[in-house]
Amino acid sequence: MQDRQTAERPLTRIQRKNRQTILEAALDAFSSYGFRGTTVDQIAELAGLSKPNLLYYFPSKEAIHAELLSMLLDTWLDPLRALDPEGEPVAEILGYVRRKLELSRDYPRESRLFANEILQGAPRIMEALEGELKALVDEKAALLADWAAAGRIADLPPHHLIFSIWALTQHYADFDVQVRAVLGPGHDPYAEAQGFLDTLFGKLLAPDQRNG
Amino acid sequence: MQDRQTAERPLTRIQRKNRQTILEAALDAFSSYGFRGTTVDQIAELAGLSKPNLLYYFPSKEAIHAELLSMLLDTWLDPLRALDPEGEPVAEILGYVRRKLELSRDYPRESRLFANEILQGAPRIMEALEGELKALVDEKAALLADWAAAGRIADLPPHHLIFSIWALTQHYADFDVQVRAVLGPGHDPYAEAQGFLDTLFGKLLAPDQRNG
DNA sequence: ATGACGTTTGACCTTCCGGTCAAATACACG
DNA sequence: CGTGTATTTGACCGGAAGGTCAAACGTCAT
Repeated sequence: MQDRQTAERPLTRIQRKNRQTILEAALDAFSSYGFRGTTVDQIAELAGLSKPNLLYYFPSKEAIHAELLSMLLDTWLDPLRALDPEGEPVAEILGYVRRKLELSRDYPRESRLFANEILQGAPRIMEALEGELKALVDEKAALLADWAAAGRIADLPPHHLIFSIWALTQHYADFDVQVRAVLGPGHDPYAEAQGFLDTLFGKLLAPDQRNG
Repeated sequence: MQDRQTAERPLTRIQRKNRQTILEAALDAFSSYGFRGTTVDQIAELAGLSKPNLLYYFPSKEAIHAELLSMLLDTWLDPLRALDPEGEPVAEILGYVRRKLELSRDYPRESRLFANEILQGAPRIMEALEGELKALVDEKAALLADWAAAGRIADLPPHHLIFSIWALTQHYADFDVQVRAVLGPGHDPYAEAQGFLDTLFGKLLAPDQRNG
């Protein structure tokens, strides 16, 4: 494989397959046990490879983790990017809430991986938070502020409005075991959350009755 | 010290002081790096003790962690316990939100320790979640349902209402670095959150206008 | 079929880490 | 002061974990 980095030779069929398998296994492990709590042997076992073989595809445990995080951030921000300035404000925001909740439901491992990273002080993605993430949020916050100024949604601090969407949707993925423990059997947390969050943001965003 | 467990000799002055110091140091470390990410040497260093000395006061790293978690749960549930059936419903709930937010502000390490544990599947406190926690939440959920039935607050799924309070308040402690990265300098997240959450739950809980 | 390159592995190295132990040092109290 | 108990520590142990390496094995294009 010599110098895949600089030579940029295209990936072989086997490389594509094994890198994929490894990332999948690593996501499983990292999201369950955290970075330090996961061992390379564990990932290798999950991926059905020997440890040296795994380290043939990625230079280190760090590198696997980094790759996962960088792939993650994009996916994670997509729903927010899709917030359309031309759309109907309340419908746009409710749509964002729904997409974000679906992300929690369909990709809980990714959500937990991200939560883990932030909890530990975001040592590996602080840069992205202060750059890419902040820029996008600022942009969309400005949009929300415009909508509020136009009386099309309630007047709320836009950044905190966004935080509230993140908090409420990710909670169902990150705190899944607690949610299920408290609800007991016979519940579908995500289905129930769907309705509840729809109501919540519906009431929250309804424009104030203007007097004049 | 021989057999402190069974003999139940009262703790000496030095024992009280050192156990306290160790728990404080361990809270710092565990909440920052997680259980696996924290080493005993690290805790000992923070506490200003040698490793064997630390292990003279606690039998293992596990034991320190367990002690912290069990102390934590009580503190954490107190504000919910304080929800008063005799009080004015909306004021009671807004008071709960405020106390929970203050807990996040004043004890962010505890919040992160808890979040870490849940994220990893709550291996060490699942029992408490399904027992003590569920019982208390069920009791308070019934109270909320009563209030809703009496038309004193909006009709909402009570468990999810409680989840939303947890999610929104703990978010500011657990995702602190993200919140600050996105807001940029010159913000007081907790002060702003205070006002925002007051508005949010005010609107959410306002009883529906009855037609009849 | 063969040579070049891609893939896999067993054995091994080093460091870290949780925990132990015996011996030394402080402390309290009669 | 002296003695029994509490406290502290340096040295050490065994296992786990991240990573390396040389050699063996596949694959594929000519």
